[in-house]
Amino acid sequence: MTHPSARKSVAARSFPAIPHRANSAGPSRARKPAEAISGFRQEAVCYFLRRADIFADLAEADLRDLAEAAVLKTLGKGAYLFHKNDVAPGIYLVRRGIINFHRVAVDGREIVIHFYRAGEMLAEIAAGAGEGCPADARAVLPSEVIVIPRRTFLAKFRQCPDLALRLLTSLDLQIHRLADSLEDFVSRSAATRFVQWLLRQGVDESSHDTVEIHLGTTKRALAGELGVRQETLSRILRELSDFGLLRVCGRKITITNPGALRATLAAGLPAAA
Amino acid sequence: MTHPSARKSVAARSFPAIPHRANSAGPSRARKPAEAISGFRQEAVCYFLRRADIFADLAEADLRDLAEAAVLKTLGKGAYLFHKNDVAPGIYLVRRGIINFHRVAVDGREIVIHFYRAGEMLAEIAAGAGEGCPADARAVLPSEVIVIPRRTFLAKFRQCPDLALRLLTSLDLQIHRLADSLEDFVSRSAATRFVQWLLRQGVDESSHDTVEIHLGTTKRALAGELGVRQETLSRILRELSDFGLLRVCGRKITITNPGALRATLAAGLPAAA
DNA sequence: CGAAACCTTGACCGATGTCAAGATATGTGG
DNA sequence: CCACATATCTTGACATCGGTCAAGGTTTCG
Repeated sequence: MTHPSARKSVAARSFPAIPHRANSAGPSRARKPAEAISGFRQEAVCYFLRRADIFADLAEADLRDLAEAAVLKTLGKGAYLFHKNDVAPGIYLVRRGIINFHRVAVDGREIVIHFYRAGEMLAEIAAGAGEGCPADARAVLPSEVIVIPRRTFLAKFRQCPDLALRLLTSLDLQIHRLADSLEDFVSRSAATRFVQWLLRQGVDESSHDTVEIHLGTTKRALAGELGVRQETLSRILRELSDFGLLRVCGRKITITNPGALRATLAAGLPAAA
Repeated sequence: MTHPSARKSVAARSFPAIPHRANSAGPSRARKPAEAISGFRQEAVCYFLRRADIFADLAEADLRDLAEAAVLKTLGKGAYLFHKNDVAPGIYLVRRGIINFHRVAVDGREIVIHFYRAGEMLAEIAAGAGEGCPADARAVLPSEVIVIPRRTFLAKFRQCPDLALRLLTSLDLQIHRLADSLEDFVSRSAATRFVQWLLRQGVDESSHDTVEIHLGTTKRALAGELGVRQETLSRILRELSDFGLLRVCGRKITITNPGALRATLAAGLPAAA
């Protein structure tokens, strides 16, 4: 599983805002007037890239090289970042918004593989070496994505073999996540999946207070992320709130008792008991 | 999905020539597995490695280095190669047998991610850099696996950056496969999955002759690979043979009309129509 | 304000899993 | 080679989850 906390903080992060202590070069390279491509500053890119695990300890100069080649892509709601079998031009980092990475089944249904949120990376770099992208990617919300061209990236990791290792690790993580999804799907009920999703969304383990969760999208999209129909999600929400485990108000869900909710995972859903 | 032909030839390939005492499981496994390597000829390993895509165009000397560090591991039926969250010692290449790569759900059910057969590689190398293996791996049949230690491997791809790229591609392929599985699971019926599996098992596309397929395992294991219960598989076999699409005889399945079988994929199963 | 998208709820159905009972196959010791 | 034990396979009856269809309520946004 993704580091449970990572997901949360990532989702909550807003760019650019967070001061980066390691980067003492800050003051000397004072903010340049917003210029460059689409008014996007290279420094902001550097700054952003530094946050990604994969670049965490890359040398400043190397990072700058990548940032230089990087391109910012803005996507309107519903716009496609790429399609299945496309040869991706490089790796993507989500700066803002949500990218729905999914397959389309023969019957037209969408199978969501992952919702990439701010701070997450879609490493479709290897795709270029063989087949194309394994799925489609579409913005669920207006989104911004930073693209680092494959060429740049490959060149860079010839110089920094460690970067390749990082990327391998990242792909590995994606494999873990896919295996998790597969397991979820096969062995867990929709309700259980939903509860797990909820608990992943920033519930402080220790706290027993109520927690508010704002799904940043429609319920339909959430249902998609969970791999069920919206009718089913609606029923699950109904049932859980009937049991007093949470309260639903529009697109805000209030978990009234995180402990009890967590308990249902072990005990199974409190089926009319 | 793996190139349909590749899978076939790989499965059919036989790798003679590695001297190995007749595997009376008892005594041979009683000795320390690491020592099995002593009676193992490096050249045979080289020869074998060369077959794997990832090593296809590696320089002879480099390949020899890897072969030198390689270890042969022999697994009895049911023996585990590794468990979930283990830190794998390196990458694995299946030389003989079948390795069931799977998750175990909370309720104890097994969720098969992939059956690795002779010639396939389990690249758990990245795992070491972060988390452990994403799943368990167990020999379905008596199997032999070649292990290349991570250290050796990493060292080597510092010298051959291309090797890293190859590995990335290999992980990418695994991602594709997982995404395929996920899609299969969610959107296709068990019968459809089975037919696809059948057609992948070495059916010559052009030929319209009958084809015999020997499942090298029990039907129960096949059901597991398809993600269904054996009762369900039994019913599927019954139905397909009722429709004259195939004949089942013990562990041998004869496809009487590959064309018609393939047609069912597009047309849907000939449900009592 | 009105259209379009979104959400809820009920009735119904189909695909698979579960349980149970037996049939067949495989292997082992005598 | 037989006989028994064990594992595997088949088949039926039944339960359940989640999908589909339909109808109507609610929110959002131009």
